[in-house]
Amino acid sequence: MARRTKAEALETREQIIDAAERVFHKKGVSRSSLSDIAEEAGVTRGAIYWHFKNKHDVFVAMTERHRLPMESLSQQAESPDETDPLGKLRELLVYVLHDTVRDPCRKRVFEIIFHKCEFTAQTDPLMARQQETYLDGSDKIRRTLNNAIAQGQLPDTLNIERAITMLHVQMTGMLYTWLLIPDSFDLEAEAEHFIDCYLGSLRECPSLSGRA
Amino acid sequence: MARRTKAEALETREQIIDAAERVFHKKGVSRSSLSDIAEEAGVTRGAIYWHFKNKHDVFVAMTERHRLPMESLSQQAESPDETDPLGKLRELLVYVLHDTVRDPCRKRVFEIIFHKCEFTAQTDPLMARQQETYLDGSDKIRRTLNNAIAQGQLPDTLNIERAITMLHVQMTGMLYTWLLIPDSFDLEAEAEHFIDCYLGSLRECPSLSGRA
DNA sequence: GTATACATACATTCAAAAACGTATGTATAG
DNA sequence: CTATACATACGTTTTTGAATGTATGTATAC
Repeated sequence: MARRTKAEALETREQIIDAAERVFHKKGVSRSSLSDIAEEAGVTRGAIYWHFKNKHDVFVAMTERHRLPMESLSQQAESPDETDPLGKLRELLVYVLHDTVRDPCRKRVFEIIFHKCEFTAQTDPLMARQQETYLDGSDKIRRTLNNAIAQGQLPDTLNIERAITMLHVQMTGMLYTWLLIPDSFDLEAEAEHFIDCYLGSLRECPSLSGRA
Repeated sequence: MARRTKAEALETREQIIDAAERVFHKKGVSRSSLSDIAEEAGVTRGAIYWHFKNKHDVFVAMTERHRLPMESLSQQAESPDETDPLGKLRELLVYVLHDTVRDPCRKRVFEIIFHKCEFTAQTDPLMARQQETYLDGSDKIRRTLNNAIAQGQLPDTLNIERAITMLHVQMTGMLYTWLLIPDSFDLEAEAEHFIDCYLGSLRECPSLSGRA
């Protein structure tokens, strides 16, 4: 076979990323060779080298493909004219957790990022990417919490930065733990309780809404 | 050089593990070769193959070395005749977090386990080990929480299993996040607040101490 | 006490595989 | 006709496990 139409070429590219996702998930990123991925995708290594620079480039493409959907999701709660920002936040958080259980594709990607790849030096662009994602997320949460305070849903004495960190910690911890040991707890059933517990402590915990 | 005394051999073994710790931390486990480790340790690969079966065996030895200290630590709070089990638990949790900031060795090992190694199939003995550790930890926490209830420090309506999960999630999430992005928050300063927030929600959060 | 016998603790060398990147071939879309 | 979208073939590097060499510790015989 040889030259395909542009649309078919794009399809091939997607198939390669799909295959990489499965292979990475099965063997871990570092133990996956481009031959493995090519075989899984039904192409040769030549095709991969045509679309991507190397394995790392494939990996980045895989993560990017899940980046945009996540970001567009979180834009609901941070609008200043949302009358129930806390409710929207709750909805969003529960959705992400539930979807992680239900959508095997999302689950696979999360599993790869949490447990099947290695972050090396701070200079690594992957690290920079993670850091960027973290900061972006913090901004969104900060806007949402400020809206919630403005709407009187949260006390204006809330320690916002601590609340932001705590949300990151909660979500990260839940996903990390459940993806590593799925039997440890029933994520789908517990999600709401955990989120409610977090939201409750935003209102009542002295460590979060005390002065300073 | 050749045959050393038993004590010296043990020392060599420790040096190899020390070196592995540093190399793993710098390059990630999969990108570290036994040559790297040997060079760092000032020995040859032959020495490593004498003491260990392969790289994975070195890695396991490294994790085991930090396993026992952690386990002995946690035995204080779960004694049935402790009058302040919750206080002891708080003390222990804060200590682990603080020590992670202060002890560069512990920090390095945590960093390796969280961010610089890959967990593959469920068949991987590493996964089994992680699972085992999780269950052991859960048992200890369960005993402690039961003691706290018996002492009247916590309501007897507490959802213990959910509380256990939540503690795992909190600790894991804090370490994971801070080790990945140290600038995200000041772990040493925030540790107490986070733990207090958790302990507070054990008493007051309806999702944790309601019926069910 | 000392010579002997063997185990130990490595160092060195080697062969084989795996994986990578590149170079080149080729058929077809545009 | 030419750039594209791959497949194929090749050379190189890296790493691994094992095989082998060797000098010394250590226990035992006498």
